[in-house]
Amino acid sequence: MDTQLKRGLLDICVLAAIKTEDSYGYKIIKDIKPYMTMSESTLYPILRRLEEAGHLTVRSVEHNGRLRKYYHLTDAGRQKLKDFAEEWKEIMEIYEYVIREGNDNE
Amino acid sequence: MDTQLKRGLLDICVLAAIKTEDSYGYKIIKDIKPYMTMSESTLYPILRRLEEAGHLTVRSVEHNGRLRKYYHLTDAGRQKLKDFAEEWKEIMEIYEYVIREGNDNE
DNA sequence: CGATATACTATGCCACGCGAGGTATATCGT
DNA sequence: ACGATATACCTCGCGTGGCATAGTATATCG
Repeated sequence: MDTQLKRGLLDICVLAAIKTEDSYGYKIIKDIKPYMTMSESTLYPILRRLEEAGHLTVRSVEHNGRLRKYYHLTDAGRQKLKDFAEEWKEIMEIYEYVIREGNDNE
Repeated sequence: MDTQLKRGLLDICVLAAIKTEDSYGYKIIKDIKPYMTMSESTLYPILRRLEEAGHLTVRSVEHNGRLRKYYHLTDAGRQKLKDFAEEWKEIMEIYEYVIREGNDNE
């Protein structure tokens, strides 16, 4: 269940979480929870990295006297999601290689 | 192409490479090359970790005056491959979440 | 009135991928 | 004859990155 396999999907999940509409840290974690658990100390560095990479932009909004940061997917971020769909083909080839039954034994 | 996504598949790929018959480091790298590139400094630590975890056993064989280490998949290792097939279902759910078109915009 | 939910941040550990470099033999091209 | 390439193993050390821990601050719920 730890599945470090999922670790390769962390970034892309965050991008997916803000695909439909802008969102903020706490909500992103809740939204993706059905698919994977991500702690805050994992998410926020990812958000900062994605921002630096130009995949999203940040906008601070006052909320209950505190700042809430809304993240918005950029065109580059959207492209990243498309690239991911392409890369997935290679991933599936690896998957099929792995589950392919040995030709003889077992 | 760097695709840290593939990093989650490194271990499992190595196990798959010795699934049909025992193999050794250099050959494993060549065998999985069509699917992913793995450097030696990545593979050998993985092999040691998999051995410590009991997923494979090692046997040294003299070859051209040098030792060649053959790696053999254990039952535990075979189980790991089966577990992987199960975990993959969760991975596919994440994949579908990511590529699912937003309900409204875009 | 303490616990829980909301919401963001900083610090520091440890796992790990991988580049770089080391050793040694065999083979192949020129 | 000799350098390059392939085979085959190994170690060291850097940088990235996931995540536990802990801190700050408000609102709500039992």
